[in-house]
Amino acid sequence: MDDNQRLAALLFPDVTETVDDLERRFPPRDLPEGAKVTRFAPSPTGFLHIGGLFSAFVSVLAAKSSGGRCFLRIEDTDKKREIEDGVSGIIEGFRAFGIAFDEGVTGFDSESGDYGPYVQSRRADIYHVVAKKLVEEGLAYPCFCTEEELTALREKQEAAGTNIKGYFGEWAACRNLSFAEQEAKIKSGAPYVLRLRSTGDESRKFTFDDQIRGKIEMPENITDAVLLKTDGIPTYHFAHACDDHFMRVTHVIRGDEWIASVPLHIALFRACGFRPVKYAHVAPVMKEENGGKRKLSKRKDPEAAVSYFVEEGFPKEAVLEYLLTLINSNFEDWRRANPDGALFDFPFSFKKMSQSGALFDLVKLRDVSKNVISRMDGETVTRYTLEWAKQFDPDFYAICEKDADYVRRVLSIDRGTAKPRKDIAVWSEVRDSVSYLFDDLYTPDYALPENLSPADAAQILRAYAAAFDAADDKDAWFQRIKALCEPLGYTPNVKEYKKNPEAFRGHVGDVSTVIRVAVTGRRNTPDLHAIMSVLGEGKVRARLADAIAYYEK
RNA sequence: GGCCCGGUGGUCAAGCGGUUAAGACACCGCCCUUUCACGGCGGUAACACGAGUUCGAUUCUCGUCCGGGUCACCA
Repeated sequence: MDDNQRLAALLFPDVTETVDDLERRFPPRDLPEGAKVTRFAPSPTGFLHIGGLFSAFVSVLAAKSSGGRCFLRIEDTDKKREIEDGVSGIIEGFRAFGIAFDEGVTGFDSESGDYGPYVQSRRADIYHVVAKKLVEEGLAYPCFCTEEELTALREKQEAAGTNIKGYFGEWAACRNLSFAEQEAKIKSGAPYVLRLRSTGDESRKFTFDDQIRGKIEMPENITDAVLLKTDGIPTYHFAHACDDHFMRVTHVIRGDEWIASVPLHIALFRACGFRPVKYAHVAPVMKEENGGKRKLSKRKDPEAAVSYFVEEGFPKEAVLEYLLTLINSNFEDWRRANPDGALFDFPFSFKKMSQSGALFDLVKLRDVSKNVISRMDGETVTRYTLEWAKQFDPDFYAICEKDADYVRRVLSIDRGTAKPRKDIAVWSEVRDSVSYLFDDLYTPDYALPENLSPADAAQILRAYAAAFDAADDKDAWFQRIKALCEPLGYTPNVKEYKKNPEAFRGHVGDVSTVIRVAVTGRRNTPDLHAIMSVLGEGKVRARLADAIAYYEK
């Protein structure tokens, strides 16, 4: 038994399993050639960031489009940022957007899949097995430096102006402790962390092939990074190597802030004897702020949380489609060619991903959303509207609930046709856009076009009320309005009016507008005939009477 | 400061040695139309800068500038 083995036994007396045992416990996945295994691995902050949704979506897409798998892992190795049940909020966020993982964490205390546990705090045994092996091979050692000593080291390096800062080489006080010294400190109960004994050389460069950015050349890692913290919990770096290896991940998709630590990660995989994974570093979603760009911030930007989009009433499909326009710019072409294609069938490609962060464009999102909603039929729009209202606009929901069929007819106007309406971007707008169809919400504005007086309006409405026949189809309905025109001094022909405006009091558009205002209390609405049909004869006649009374007052 | 990444219209972006430098959103105008929305047509607007390489650079190289990331017992 050499010193390394003695040290390993001293450090990990309870570890009996070996890395080879783990290799057998988590065998390579049985998947077709080229299948990508990906994962999304958030901290349990209870908060799903739009950037998280973005990279999770990419991860799922990459797996799906290659016949692979994508799972959800929770990285709770930082006890300081832990909040109570931080996973439910995240799971809820994904559920709201229809992002489904193939395996991994499924709830506060549940998971599925053969490569778990999928929560890092429950994998301590695994990390310790690997750590023990590293110690046995002399690739890791305990470091007893205190926080103060580390701060002092940092200050010295700052003063000396060393290019590389950190715990390495000559600066690494605990790197070359003798076994006797180590043993004495451990037996005295001194707290320690486990560090990598780096074999890297600053002057040596290596390249890795980022799936999105291509070849990136960097100097090797030379710092003795912390593997296990004082409490025995692994750092992100060490957990990344162990987990992504034993969970048999092929492609790690993560934010580009991780690029700088790739040298360490590669060194870790090598030290552990693992084959390195492939990396795809995605650019963050940005926000504009006085002329500059900055990362969308959880604290400053409400739209950083995916719950914002749920509350605003964006359909989940719209948010995902918008994200897809940022993920692969050829998505919009694909959508035009496949108007009904399922989002997850989109032929995603890493190569087409942008390397720089895109500004999150709410205006564009609204446009995408209008298109998404315009493709839905009245039934679907109704269902989503009710779902949203139930949670975020209970008053409106209560009104709708009284007659769901009426609501469906209302929301089906100009929908499901060749040229569907595109006037709704979010469910929260539905209420205002259809309020005039509900007596409980009806607040008419009887303002008229400038060329008409209240007396003119009353005259038109009296004539129309007399002529109105609820049985008319759309053509007959409009013919009847046209027929009203001439006797009252209006022309049914708009072009004629434009040629010779002096000859008439107005044209059929004015007559229609008066009727529209009387029936709906507003100047702009979808097809009036359809609206009157939905409203029903009784209500139409009542509103005409109300308007007449108003204008004759 | 070291290392790394990026820089095409207001935004998202095609293009990757020779193009009138696509397209989408936004904006403006016109047309269609009983209003609105839709739809159609048209318009304004871009290769950060400077050197190379080349017959020719938005595309290649170098430098500058600008933006971003990272240098923790946080992820």
